[in-house]
Amino acid sequence: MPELPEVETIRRQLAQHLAGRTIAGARVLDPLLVDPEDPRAFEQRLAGRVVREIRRTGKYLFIEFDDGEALALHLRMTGQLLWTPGEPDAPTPYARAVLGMDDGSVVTFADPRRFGRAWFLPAGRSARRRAWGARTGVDAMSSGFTARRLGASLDGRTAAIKALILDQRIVAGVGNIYADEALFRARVHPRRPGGSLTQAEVRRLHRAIRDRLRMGISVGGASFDRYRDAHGGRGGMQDLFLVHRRQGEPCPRCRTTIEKGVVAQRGTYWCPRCQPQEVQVQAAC
DNA sequence: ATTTTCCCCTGCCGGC
DNA sequence: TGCCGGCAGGGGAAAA
Repeated sequence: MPELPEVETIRRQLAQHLAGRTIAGARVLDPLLVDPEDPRAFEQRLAGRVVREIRRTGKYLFIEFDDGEALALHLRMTGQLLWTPGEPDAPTPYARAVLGMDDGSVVTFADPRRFGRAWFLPAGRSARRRAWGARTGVDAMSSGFTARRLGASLDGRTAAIKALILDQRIVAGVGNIYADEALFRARVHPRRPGGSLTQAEVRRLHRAIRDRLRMGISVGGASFDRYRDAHGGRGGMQDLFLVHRRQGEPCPRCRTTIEKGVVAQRGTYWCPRCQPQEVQVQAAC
């Protein structure tokens, strides 16, 4: 569920509350969250840590400690990170882990589907830490993600362009929602082979990815279903969807009926007129 | 190497 | 009303 804009929204909120604070105690309620680590040992390693900052790469969050070690978190499909100024009034449904801070505030990791994960990362330059960096490619909102770089990644690839922009090693942070929205804005059919995109299309797609993610961040993410920010609030991006979840409705650009199908094993929405399956060849002369 | 399929979990929704 | 299949925004492993 949470893609880059949703994770970024949570990051900003948590940074406000947690920067400079000390973790008083940690409790892992669901061992699967830290699998294959021992939950008790995990708790002990977190206790007493001082939070320096919260970083994000793609859909990963990193709570960085002052000694260089870090807690890495991934919300996967249904994970939530909820901050409360004190103990929650009522037990948080699907709570999998809880962090108690030195000011009495509490961070709860809740996750009904239990796909979310947490990892404890050793300090700075260790091999294990660097191996982690290689897991995800360049963050979609970072200056390192350029049209040129995107084009190079797509060169010669036959897989559907949607599958490729969902590949976190090519660009980190794009998920199913923003992939559909960006492809629509770029006027590229999701099933087009990645390597078939023209230079102009690659440039449009690069711009569209940034544009849609930026929009998502500005309205606090998309909350059509489970997603909530760190304060339990909803985002507004679901009201700005152009094609995602709008099959049968008119395309906002040309009024043609929006279609739905399956691409890269995921529900996919597009406008058959604005996003033609075949490359449009400009008539010579 | 790349592409495709399967799987991990639980909740929810529509159809019968 | 109740049961059941299908689907859901994630990614990683295994298979092709």
